[in-house]
Amino acid sequence: MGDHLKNINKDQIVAVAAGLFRQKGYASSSMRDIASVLHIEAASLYHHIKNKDEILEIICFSMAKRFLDSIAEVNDIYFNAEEKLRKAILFHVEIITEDIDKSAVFLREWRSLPDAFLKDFLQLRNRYESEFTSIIENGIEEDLFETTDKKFAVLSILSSVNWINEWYDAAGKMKPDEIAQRISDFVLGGLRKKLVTDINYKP
Amino acid sequence: MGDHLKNINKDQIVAVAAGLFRQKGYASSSMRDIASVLHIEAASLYHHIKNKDEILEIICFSMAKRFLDSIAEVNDIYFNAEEKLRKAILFHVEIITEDIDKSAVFLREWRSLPDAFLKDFLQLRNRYESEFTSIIENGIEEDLFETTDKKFAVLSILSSVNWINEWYDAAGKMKPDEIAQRISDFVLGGLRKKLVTDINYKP
DNA sequence: TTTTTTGCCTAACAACCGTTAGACAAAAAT
DNA sequence: ATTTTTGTCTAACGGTTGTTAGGCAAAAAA
Repeated sequence: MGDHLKNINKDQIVAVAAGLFRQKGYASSSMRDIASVLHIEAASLYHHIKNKDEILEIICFSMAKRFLDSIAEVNDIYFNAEEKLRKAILFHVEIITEDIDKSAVFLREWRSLPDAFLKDFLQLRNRYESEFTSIIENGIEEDLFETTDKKFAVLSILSSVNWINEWYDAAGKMKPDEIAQRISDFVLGGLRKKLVTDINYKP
Repeated sequence: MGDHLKNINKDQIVAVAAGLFRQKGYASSSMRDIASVLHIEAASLYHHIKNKDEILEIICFSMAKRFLDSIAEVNDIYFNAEEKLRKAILFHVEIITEDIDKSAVFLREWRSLPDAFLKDFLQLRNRYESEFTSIIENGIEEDLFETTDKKFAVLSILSSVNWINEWYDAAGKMKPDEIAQRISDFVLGGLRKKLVTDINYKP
């Protein structure tokens, strides 16, 4: 082989690309940029992938699958609505913090997906969103949550957990489960019916 | 002049650009794209603006100013922490819904700012964030809010109000002040100390 | 009326883009 | 030992990018 120990595989390309897409955006990251990080030539990438779009598709759809699998797991196992919501938030935070590059691309760069894939992608995102919504609905039925606008509560919750991607620092003090707990406490405070046991007011 | 009634000005260029930047992203919107919407040639744009970056700068910094001015107004006039927070959220929602194109660029495309401007921009964003934080601090001092992690509450609130940009439809039923009220109710539910008057539990 | 300014135009530039074709050596399979 | 496959390379393509130079007619100023 031409030089020293190379031999790149698809996963490496996708991982490097995700890092660049996150930092500079999909459109501003060139195939030559990606190749250069891997110390190969741009043309060599095409031995592993079909084209640039395919990289974005892999990232967006693999992350979508991860999120959907996690919420399916929650719905299978946990029964109490509050417990479900807490677990769903925890899984979500874990997925995001586990791979901030790919999750950043999933959250921000999906707009650059080719039209044909955009439709499918948004469908998956909506399915995830509606799984969250039905957890809230459960909570209302169980008389645990306030009957606020469901769709609205879901959007607030999801935006909060997604925003983590912007500030999470793996080297920082806050660990994923601690983040998830604080978010859960905060949003459940806004959802939960106010009971006598909630009173901690000491005049 | 060459053709029919043209005579473009800087504001029109910025407005059109904002629309394109929102839809396709900064990097994927070319000067020729912008010009074409205005029915002029790309080269003609340079009679009004210095370069492509300048358009992004104008959008990002004018929006930043708008947000900072609004929170300054809140801090000048309103006294009660809850009242302040409600008003700050209302202004924020109004600014976003008033110009979704520019606010989308402000929220998403700032990463493409030239390095020299990026620093200043993030400074402004941080200042806005800390103004919000001090409102929460006020609320804690006034014994109105729970002493949760302040920074955390602010990030949750801001992410919720910013997310509006993704789904707000000017033609839809929900008006800005209604949106602001629901968000406020939700986040204040998570912040407010639980008092006897909050109990609406009827067994 | 003459001069100056304004606002657009055409043409072109060098740089960069994603992608393909074809060569070639190392590794693997036969 | 020979053939096939794999993973890279160089070179080049047609197209797009931001931007500049210079021209020219309409409008404004003198």
